[in-house]
Amino acid sequence: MTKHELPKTYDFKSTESRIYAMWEAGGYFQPWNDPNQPGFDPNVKPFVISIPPPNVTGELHLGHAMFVSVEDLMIRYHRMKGIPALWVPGTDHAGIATQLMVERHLLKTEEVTREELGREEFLKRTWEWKRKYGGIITTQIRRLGASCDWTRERFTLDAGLSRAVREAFVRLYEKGLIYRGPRLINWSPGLKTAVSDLEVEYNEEDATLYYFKYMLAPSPLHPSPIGGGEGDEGEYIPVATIRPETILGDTAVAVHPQDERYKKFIGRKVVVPILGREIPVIADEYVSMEFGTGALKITPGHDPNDYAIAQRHHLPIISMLDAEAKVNENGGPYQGQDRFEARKNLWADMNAAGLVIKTEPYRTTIPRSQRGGEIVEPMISTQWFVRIEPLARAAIEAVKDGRIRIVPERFEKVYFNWMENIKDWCISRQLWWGHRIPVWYCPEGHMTTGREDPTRCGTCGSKDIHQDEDVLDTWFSSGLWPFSTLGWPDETPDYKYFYPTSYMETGYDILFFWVARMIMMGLEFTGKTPFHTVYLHGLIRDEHGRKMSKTYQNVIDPLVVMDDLGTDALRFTLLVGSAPGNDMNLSLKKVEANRNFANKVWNAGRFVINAIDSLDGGPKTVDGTVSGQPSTVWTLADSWIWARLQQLVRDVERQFQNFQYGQAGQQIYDFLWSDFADWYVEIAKIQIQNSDFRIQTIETLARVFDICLRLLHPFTPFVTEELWGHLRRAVLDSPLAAIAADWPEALIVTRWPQPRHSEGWEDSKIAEFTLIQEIVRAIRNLRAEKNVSPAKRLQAVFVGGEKTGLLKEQETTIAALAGLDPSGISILESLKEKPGDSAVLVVGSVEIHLPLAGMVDLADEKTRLEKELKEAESHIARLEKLLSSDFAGKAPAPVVAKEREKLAAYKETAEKIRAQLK
RNA sequence: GGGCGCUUGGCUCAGUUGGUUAGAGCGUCUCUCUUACACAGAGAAGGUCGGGGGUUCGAGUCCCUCAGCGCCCA
Repeated sequence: MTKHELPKTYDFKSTESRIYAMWEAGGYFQPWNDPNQPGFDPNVKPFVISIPPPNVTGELHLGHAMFVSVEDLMIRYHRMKGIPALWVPGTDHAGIATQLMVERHLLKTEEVTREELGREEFLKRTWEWKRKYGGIITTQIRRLGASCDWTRERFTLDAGLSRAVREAFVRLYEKGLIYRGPRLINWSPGLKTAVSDLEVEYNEEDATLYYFKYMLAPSPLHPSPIGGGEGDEGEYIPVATIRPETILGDTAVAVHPQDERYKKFIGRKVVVPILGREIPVIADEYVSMEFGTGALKITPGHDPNDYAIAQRHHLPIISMLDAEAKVNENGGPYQGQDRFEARKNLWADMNAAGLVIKTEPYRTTIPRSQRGGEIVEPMISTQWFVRIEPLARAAIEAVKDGRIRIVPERFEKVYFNWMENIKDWCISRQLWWGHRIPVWYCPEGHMTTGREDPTRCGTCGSKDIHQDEDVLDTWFSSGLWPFSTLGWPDETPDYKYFYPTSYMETGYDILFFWVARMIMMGLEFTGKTPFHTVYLHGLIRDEHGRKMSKTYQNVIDPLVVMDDLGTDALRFTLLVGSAPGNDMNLSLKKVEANRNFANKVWNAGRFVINAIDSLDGGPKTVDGTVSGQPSTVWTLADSWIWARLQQLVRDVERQFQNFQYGQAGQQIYDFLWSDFADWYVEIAKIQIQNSDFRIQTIETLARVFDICLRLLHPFTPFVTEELWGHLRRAVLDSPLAAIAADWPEALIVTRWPQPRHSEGWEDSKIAEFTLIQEIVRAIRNLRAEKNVSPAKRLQAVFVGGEKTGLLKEQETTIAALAGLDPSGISILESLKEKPGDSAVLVVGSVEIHLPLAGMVDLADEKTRLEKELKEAESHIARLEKLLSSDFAGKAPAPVVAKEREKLAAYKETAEKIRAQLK
């Protein structure tokens, strides 16, 4: 009966929440060096990440699961390195999303709109909503194992962060970097608010191209033929448009100055259909003669390109839509009609008036709101903007000169490209939920801002002032996140110690939205880059690379995955098998495979712990001592697993330095499953039977497994923490207690394994062990081929040559792993006469004769050996050719030597096989 | 139109200083419930790394080019 009995299968359900509670209660998520605590040492450099704040009213999706997995891995790794690690959590108020949610709720439950409720009451309700549901997302993030410091949790609408927003706004305003004015912006008619350029998505869609006639207006030089009763219908310029309703807002028709077709019309007037307004025909190089009809209608009030042309030509700008995208008073008879309704009606009327030429189907890009997907309308509107160019210049510089590194590097180019072509940022939103713009107006129209709410106009002193109705873009506050969460604008202890932060980890899809803006604002307000490294992960798609969406019904809910397969399995899947910045196709099959991995680790742990427990009554060591063991002679397997482990530690460390977390995880997986479980554990079972090796074997199991758990912990924190706890207790309760003397109370705060230089003995031990593995595999292979029952113990004659000593030493191991009869093995240096009725295997320079009475068909054996010979010979030929080429002279010596060794080995093998064939 | 990424066994993907008959998981085939694990063990089949060209002693891995797919920006 063992002391630390563990269930046969890892039960993540009963483990995860318990372990998380233990961590949180233990205070492990807080940095050990804390500027607010006694004994603080300001000279120790911390590692800091600020979380990409999820929407406070959001629910967990795989994007969250991804960033939590990666950031938690980063934090746990640095924490284990002994660095004070701080991960600042928090949420974002998500202006539009939250407001919509609450509006929908109010409409459903109380049948009341926000307008009916009034701003103040609506905000009250929204705060209630936030209080009620705001904890859902953070609870879900905890489920993922996020080791963030919840005592430092922040929300963008907190008093502190709101003060930061206010400070930032005022500073920009005072510097002249914020301005207000009418500009062409993207308007979301459904939400009735402006959205920034970034919030508009352009997709190719089927549309219709409408061709119609812009009739030339009669002039003294060109009297109108219309009404003259003649048959000629008059001169016109053919024009095509996707949005005919915007004809109502046209203020010119533009043609290319060199266009022979239309040159003659330049300077004349055309008549706006139905409305009868006269507008000029202008010449502009922008117009492409080849495209469409070669003539362009100009609607500066509703098209960005037309807006630019209008600026050049000083054309008037007509807005013909209202906030709901209904035609306004400038639309004549169509006033009050919805934009699409007006399109239909106007076109019908134009048709009736004989102005229609034709329509044809057309593929074009349609601007849609990122939220809701409605078609966004470019409109002239008075909004607040940040003059972004000066901020962008500094932000470009920070990446150019290496103060900020973007991983993977290719995104630096994307970043530069965007930054260099940046346009002013529209920061006002016609919403209620958010940071209200801190500007007050008096009846004279003077604007007053300030860090405190003003009581009178700063210009004329009027007490009759009112605050701007709009709120700021949520990203304005997010842009301050890395420092506002730490106390800025105050020079708090946290701010002084933890800022600038270290890594910014997030999806590449918000490089512009968020990362770029944090860099600009960080530099502007703190004078420092808010972080030195940007790590961008890819997006998650379904198993065939399709975007996950409700319509495809291919959405994977991380909560369901965690319920079914465990958090560790999900995390490991997200972390391993995808490269930085690359999208990842996720399938439940993969998660299941990693659930199996967690179970494999669990069971390997079970074996190790049982072995440790078994030590109690058993013999101590040869000389009766446990620790010290000066006389320990490590077995080949002991040495091999240790050498392999050290390789692993070195590799993993290198991968972590290079942000190759996936590779690191894969290597740990391979080591644990293949090297440790498949080979070392199997051999340990044999060594434990031998009192000479018992203690050292169990000690090796414990030490190696301990290091494995540490390496694996940032990937799969729960199963490793749980097992490690059992391991630690088992070790402490055993004669091996000394090895755990410096182990802390929880894995999360153990020390990360330090890579060591190799000591010189490793390569030969690995080579020797590899030979043993090959021998075992060869025998197993033959058994399978010959259908030898697994229970059948075979006799064997080994002819070892110079490996005889090694074989004798490994006799027990080979016998056990290959299913040989230990008493029926003979190991000879050479053999005069080969045994009859037996199969022979040649592994390098070693011959193995397996008497398989009755099972050996001489002809079959001959064929098999000939096949092997042929293979060896082809290698010999290849290598001889290689070594006689320039390769021998030009390749580095070690590489050449390696190939020479191979050649020698193949030659030896070939020779042995030939001897057998005689 | 500009930029970027991807194209490796049936499926999904790794493969970062170029080193020499390419790795994994899933799937497939054969055995085995062997005292950590059938969410397992043992064995096997299966690709020459999208096409073409180049650099090099040597290329999946660097350069050029073409093609298909995807993304970003305009």
